[in-house]
Amino acid sequence: MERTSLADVAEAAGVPVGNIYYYFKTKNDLVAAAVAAQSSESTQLFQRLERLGTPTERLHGLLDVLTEVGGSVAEYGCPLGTLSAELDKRNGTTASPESQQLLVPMIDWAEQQFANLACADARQQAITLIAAYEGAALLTHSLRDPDVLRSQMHQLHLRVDELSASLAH
Amino acid sequence: MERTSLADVAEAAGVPVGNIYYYFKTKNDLVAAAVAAQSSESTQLFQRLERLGTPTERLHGLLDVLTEVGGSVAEYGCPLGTLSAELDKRNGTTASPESQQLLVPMIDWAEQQFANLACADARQQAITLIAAYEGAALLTHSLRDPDVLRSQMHQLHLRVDELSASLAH
DNA sequence: GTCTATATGCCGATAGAC
DNA sequence: GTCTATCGGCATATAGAC
Repeated sequence: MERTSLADVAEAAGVPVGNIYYYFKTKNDLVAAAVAAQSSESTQLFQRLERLGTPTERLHGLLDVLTEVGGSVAEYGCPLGTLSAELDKRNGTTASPESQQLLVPMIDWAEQQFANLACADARQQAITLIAAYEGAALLTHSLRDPDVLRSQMHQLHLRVDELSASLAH
Repeated sequence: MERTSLADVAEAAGVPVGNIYYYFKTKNDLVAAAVAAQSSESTQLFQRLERLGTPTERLHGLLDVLTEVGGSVAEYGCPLGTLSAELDKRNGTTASPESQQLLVPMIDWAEQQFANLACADARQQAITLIAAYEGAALLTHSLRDPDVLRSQMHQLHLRVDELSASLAH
């Protein structure tokens, strides 16, 4: 984003540069729209996962979706993680509201699933899960090795199963 | 870095802008020097940790050091993680050698500790550990909440102990 | 070695023809 | 609504006095 000029955007969109300003007053507005789009996509994903029967299945479903895009993660990094990291640097040391639109909903959603499993520390488990994914995505991108993400996601599946089993008895 | 102009660097260093070019031919050279400095600092840390008696103690030592800087992580993010992420975006989709100077040595060092514990999947464990830390640092920064890092690091201490105990019997 | 002045180029943003 | 031309500013980088 910081390295993406409006000329790049215009070229990718196949329109002249100045045209962008008819739709977005400033570059910040465009960024905000992109963030909102990402956020909306996440929301739709959560709604789709909601159709799965059990919280355990829903968590596995999330992990599956996050694993599917492993190739692009190796090349470009996790969209949520990289976007968040960049937005976090824009507003000095104060939290940026845009950034929190991305990761917080996913944490909240995961927390809800763990809570439905009668997990005592649902918030903790949710943060651990998302952090493990984002960290794995960071290493995957840095090493340009999709296998890193695959193996880490496999371990996360196992962890979810273990926790789910220990809470079920 | 991408948002840090040479004017910023000059101001922080208390020297005029043009002066920087006497020491560094280009901004890239300056960045490379900064990366090398970070890399060297990590190496020194590993050497200090090497003095601890057991691999388990050394791993705990690493986690302690990473936890100590929690406040700055909440404000600025993990230096290694943010630097790596930014360097990763500079050279298109091919792996940047500079970026790998930062995280790979830490993974390698952790792998060595796990291997000394007679851990079968030492590399996997090392990647899991560093990924968990980097992910926790990312969330900590995004949420501007040092407690996130603290609690996650606490869990990592427990995991190291569990693994160490299961391998010791 | 240190500093000032300046060249060069890209980026975000605007004005206005069509 | 779409496009061209252009402004103002900032960033990297250089030239050259001291």
